[in-house]
Amino acid sequence: MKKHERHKLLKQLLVENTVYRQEDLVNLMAQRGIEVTQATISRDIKQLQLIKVPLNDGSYRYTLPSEKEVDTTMKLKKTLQDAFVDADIHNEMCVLKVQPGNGPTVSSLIEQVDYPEIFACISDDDTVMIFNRSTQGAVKIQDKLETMASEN
Amino acid sequence: MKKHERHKLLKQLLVENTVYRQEDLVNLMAQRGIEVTQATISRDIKQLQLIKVPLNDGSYRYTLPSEKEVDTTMKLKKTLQDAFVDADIHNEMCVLKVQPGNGPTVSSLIEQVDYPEIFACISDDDTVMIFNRSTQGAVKIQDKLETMASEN
DNA sequence: TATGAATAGGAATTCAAA
DNA sequence: TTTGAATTCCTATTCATA
Repeated sequence: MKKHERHKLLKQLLVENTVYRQEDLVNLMAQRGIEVTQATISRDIKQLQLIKVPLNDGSYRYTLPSEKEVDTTMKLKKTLQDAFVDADIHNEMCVLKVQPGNGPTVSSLIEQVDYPEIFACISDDDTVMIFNRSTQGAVKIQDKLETMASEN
Repeated sequence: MKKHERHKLLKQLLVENTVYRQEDLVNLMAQRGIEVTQATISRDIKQLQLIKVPLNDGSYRYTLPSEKEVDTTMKLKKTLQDAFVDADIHNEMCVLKVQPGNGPTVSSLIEQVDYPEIFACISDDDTVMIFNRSTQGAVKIQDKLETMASEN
């Protein structure tokens, strides 16, 4: 079985089962005749960016990141790759300059992604003003936006 | 320092710093003169339901769950506690009966929470129809909704 | 490049104590 | 109830191999 197929199966298993540990996935795969080790599952989890979430009931489960979140982040990234002009900070504020017309779209996407560092976000045609909860948060956000705009 | 205060500080540290490991939090706390061990941080993480996320760059970071997500889940829970009547499943479908008038609200909240098991969701005045990606998913969702409606 | 076996490294829990 | 120390358990990585 190819890695890509295994990844698909893995996501399905996560939706259909309650997965407490990576070993659970090893077992679920084994039930389906797929022999893999925990090491492989760990790598798969990293690549699929699956997360281990502490639940209210005191247990931990592995889950998929929400599709919406993934989608929105991708859209933001693509938009920034086209429209990013510059990002600067001052105290807890971050100013993001974008190509004319893109301000509102970028602002809305940023709000949808819902970064914990950000307190509020407002835009006009070519500028997005981001008010962060802290100066360090502003640095992190500036860095994140610049990275999204430039990488691959 | 009381646990509650430490929890607050912890959230703040997460927003302001890049946290790779629980040890990082131990150190950040120490810099602020708060002596705690990894064991305590681990418990804090569990209680605050913080998550360790694999990033694109191949590293892992601890982050806060998004406020929006937490809020929405809380709202859904509260609404269900008031309005839940019954939940039943048939194959991959889950029918949720609610007090008249609550269908659209509940449906919208369910969509906002964005459960990976759910494919689509539609409602009328007192019924929410949930179409899941699998039969097992339907079982999980039914269980989740019933639990939310009844617990504490 | 992908994987398993072994291992290191990190996280959660147990146990004792306050 | 909360915590630290020690320990166990789980996860990530290394190293070898295909």
